[in-house]
Amino acid sequence: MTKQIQKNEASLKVFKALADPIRLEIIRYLNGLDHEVACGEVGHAMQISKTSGSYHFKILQEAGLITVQKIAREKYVQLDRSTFDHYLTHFWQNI
Amino acid sequence: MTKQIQKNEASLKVFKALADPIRLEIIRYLNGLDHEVACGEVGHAMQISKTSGSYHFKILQEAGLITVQKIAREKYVQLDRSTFDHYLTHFWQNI
DNA sequence: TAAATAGTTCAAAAATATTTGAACTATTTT
DNA sequence: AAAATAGTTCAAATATTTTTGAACTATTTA
Repeated sequence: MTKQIQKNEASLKVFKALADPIRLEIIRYLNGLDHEVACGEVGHAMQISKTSGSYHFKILQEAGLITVQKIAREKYVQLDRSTFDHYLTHFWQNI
Repeated sequence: MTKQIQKNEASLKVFKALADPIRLEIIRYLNGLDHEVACGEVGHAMQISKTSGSYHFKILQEAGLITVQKIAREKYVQLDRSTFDHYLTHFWQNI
């Protein structure tokens, strides 16, 4: 019975979202674009399965690190820089 | 056979170190001090076992988030703010 | 010197995170 | 209408992380 106290603070969610090599790659990819891209395009560039992509994009979204817009059949994603700024750039102010 | 590609970049190590509620607590505790404290004192304040403390301090140290100085029987730790600044505050410059 | 204190190491157990493939919904194209 | 495309959901398999307690080293105190 070692269950961790689930404070589930926003900051923990953000750092957990950043603590994965694929998601860091996705973030770097999106950072080089600065406009919306379809999940599929990103997933293809990362060479991951669509199921895995779906999983990772959900985690990024729930952490608030990306914004998502569904247009027809596709889901377009983009970095939400305000979240990065809040938890990373302004880390000491919000710790 | 799902082993992840171990790029083990420094930034990944840092975010993994931050992705745990106990370690975030430790960081907040140390941030409120700004001078060295013994591991035991911190662990006691966090209400964790010494084994668990030893584990978490090792992860923080290997990520470069704390500096450690052993004096006699005790190990004194302190935040290494330059690492926080590099990976968090200056995130966009180092991504 | 014996006992106490601070911390580490180890392997097993427990908890959590990630991947996989199949089946599914919704939309678009032919 | 059928086939193709984009993405989701689910449960099982796998991988990784964290906790636990016992045994250990090194130092200090009685």
